[in-house]
Amino acid sequence: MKLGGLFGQPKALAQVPPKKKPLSPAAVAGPEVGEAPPVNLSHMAAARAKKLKPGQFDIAWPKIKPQQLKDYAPILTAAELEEWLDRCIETGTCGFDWETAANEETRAAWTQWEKDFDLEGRRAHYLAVADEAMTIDLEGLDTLTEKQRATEEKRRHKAAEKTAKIWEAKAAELQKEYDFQRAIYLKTPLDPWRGDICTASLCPEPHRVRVVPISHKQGKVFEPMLTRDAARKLFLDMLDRKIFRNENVRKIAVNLSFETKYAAKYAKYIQKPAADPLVAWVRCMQLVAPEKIKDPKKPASGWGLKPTTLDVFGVQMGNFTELLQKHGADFFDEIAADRGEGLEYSAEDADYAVQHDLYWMEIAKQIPRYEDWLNNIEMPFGRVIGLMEYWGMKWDPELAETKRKEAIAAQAAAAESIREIIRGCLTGDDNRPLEVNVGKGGKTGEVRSVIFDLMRLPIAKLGDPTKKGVRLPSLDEEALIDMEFMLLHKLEDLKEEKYLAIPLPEGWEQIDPDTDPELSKDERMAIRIAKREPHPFREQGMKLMQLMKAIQKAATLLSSHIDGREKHLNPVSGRIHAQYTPWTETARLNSFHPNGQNVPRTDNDVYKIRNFYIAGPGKILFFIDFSGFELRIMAWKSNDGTMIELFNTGGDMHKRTAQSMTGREEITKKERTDAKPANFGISYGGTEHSLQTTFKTDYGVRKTLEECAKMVAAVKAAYPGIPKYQVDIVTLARDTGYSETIYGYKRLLPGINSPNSYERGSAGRQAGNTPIQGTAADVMKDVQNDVYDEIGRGTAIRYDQAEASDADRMGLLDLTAACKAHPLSHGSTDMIAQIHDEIIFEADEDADVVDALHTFVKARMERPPLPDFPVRIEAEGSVGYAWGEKRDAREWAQEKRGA
DNA sequence: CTCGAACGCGCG
DNA sequence: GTACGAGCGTTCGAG
Repeated sequence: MKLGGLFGQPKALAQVPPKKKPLSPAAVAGPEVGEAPPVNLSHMAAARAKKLKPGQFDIAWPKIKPQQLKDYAPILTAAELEEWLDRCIETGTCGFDWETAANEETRAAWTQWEKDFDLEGRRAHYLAVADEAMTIDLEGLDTLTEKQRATEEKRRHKAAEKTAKIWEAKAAELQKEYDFQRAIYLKTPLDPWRGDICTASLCPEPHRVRVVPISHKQGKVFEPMLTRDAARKLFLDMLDRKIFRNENVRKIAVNLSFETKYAAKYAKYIQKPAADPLVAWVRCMQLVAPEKIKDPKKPASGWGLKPTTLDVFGVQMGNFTELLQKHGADFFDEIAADRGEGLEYSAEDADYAVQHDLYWMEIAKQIPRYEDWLNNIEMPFGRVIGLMEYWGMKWDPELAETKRKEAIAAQAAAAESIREIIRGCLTGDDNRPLEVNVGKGGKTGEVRSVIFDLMRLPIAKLGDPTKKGVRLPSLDEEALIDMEFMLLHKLEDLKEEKYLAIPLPEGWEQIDPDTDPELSKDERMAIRIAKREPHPFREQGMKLMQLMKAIQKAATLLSSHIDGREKHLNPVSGRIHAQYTPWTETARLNSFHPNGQNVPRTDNDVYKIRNFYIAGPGKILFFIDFSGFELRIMAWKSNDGTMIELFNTGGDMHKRTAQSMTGREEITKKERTDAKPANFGISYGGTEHSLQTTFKTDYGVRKTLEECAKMVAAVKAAYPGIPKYQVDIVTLARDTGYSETIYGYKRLLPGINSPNSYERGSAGRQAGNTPIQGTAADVMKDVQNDVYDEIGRGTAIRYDQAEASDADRMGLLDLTAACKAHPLSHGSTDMIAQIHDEIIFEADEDADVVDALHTFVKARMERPPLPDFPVRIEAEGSVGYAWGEKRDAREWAQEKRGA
């Protein structure tokens, strides 16, 4: 790759003098200066030799040259486009960027909505009514005294004001609703189901960009004799054949997921190598300039293309919103892109995509393994994000509505039962049964006050200290379980639980625990508890605790998982398009708007919400997940012989752990179940306390701390590699200041050498967990990148065949139909979601297609992550017409063939 | 009235 | 004070 023009040798640029006048203000700002001094390599080596503090990297920051004269111009013919794409092939670089706008259907729908809504008419009407109300009728006051008259006038005036206010509020509400809907409309260019690409820009090297105005209401456009759909298709086909499929061209886009999403709309796939400079700069900054990250939870915030370009190159790029406002435009296609500001704005993004790529990869090279990790795993993964966001998952509105009604009824019933219990126990100031607002989740301040101040139920657990240092009683599931337990056994403090196991001496009813000298301390306590009067609200309290658990669960399911999802339903696709980002500490994905990764499992959800997510007509959902993924990675990372052998011989790790716990060969089902949470907890650095809580809340089993401590010890004894790993990894992290994954992602751990033992402990557990969780994430991303490329290859082959055979009549070819019915191709096998160790596809309801998909993805997932990876990786596929109904994939295919 | 903290719960 | 990672809805009080 040539680094011309940025830092070092500008040869490539010198050969091609700019043809156009400068467009960028930055370019005019100063004359072109000579070459920057080359990076002093001996200095770098010397610096590297010097001892760096943990978490410090010795980076030689590339020198920046002033921007050159910009060569930005439009392309209006296929011939020019072909020439320019060949330039990209020559340089091996193609920075690219789309501008998008609402499509015609979206605009027409908005015009209709606006007309029906009739903001002006209705608003004017409401305000007129308000105005009229203020015209106060003062008739019939003649008979009154002066004083009465004044009072009556005041009363009428007040009433009129009140009426007027109501109508004014209605008008304001109308305006608010209109503004809300309009804001949604103005964002439709972000949604490929409601928008189209209107402009594209292409950059083979810094400072040189061609802009292709495809569909514009102003200015010249690409191949004007064609329909805009046909012009778009011509452009994308050429770009696809010359660039997207070309493994020798580096495709570069800032926020690659967006470009990919729109590419997917037109059934185009962007093959590796693919780069996203935004990913590169955020991930590099986190390590080498962490002080620049304002909010570690959202590391990309404040570091979009524009601010980062200002920071790195000193160039202030154009502002999209201001540009639209200046031209009075709703969307970019209302501005000309063949000249002027529209052209410059489009071109800049592609230009700086390339410049940032060159700059930040120079930095990545200086961080061990980062160049490879970014190039192979993290940057190309933006494509997978775009693809999954494009497809989303089909939603069944009728089923959702039915279950929604059920949930609302259940919630109301639980709330009424809670109020009923409280009415039965307490009276208010007026001596009537106490009425309490229980809210949606049953946990308002009023309810808290009733439980702890009036009924005085025992406190089981305190929350975290608030800012004032107060620790309020908790009412979470664990606390409710414990409070019910305490009421049942007459405990005043949860610490008394251990005395319940003490056998009571014979005739304890007659023994005075305070005076009898024969008794042990434990026996005294046991007798005291046994002799205690039950809590005055024992029965009501226990019932209340059960209801509180139920109402909170029902409220969460309803508001978060039913109502909270439906509002994200895309009106055009009929699908829920969860969004994703890679900005997590371990390089896992996260999901939001809505979160597609926390949909309740059917075994924990009476409404079976997963079944609201369905396959489209003629489709099935194909699920494939890694089995015991993180434990297998722990086996590799800790190099524990027992674990490795268990996984490689198809052994049962939970059974093996249970054997270690009991010391017996034969294991009951219950003993195996008990071992599970201990195994899972260990990779988080879990303790007996956390294990005890897990048993209580997830398994409904009460265990003593001693029992749990024994279990933790048994796991560590069974797999001695684990405790050794946990010690070693912390030692290493204290030295390096970070923890890393299989392919080289690094997480800085500033707390690892902290004088604060809590912080140090926390960072230590993170040091242990990050290589496990992060490696799982890396491996999954690598798999999905390859699946994306495979779908892309299949799609390209099928598309070419279809186009050659089918009558490709000026863009009338149905892209999706052309690619259908072939394994691993667009519209036939679509990757629609990822949940950490599981991928979800929507595929044709066709045994051959599903078998082919299953075979390819399973083999790819089970491929060793590294050549000498010692642990066997396994993946299991299943099929369903809805998310909540999974069955074995091979069985389904066989049955399908038989039918 | 808006916004953020605290709490609680869903997922792997 | 004792588990890793993540998002979102409700409630409540500060500004």
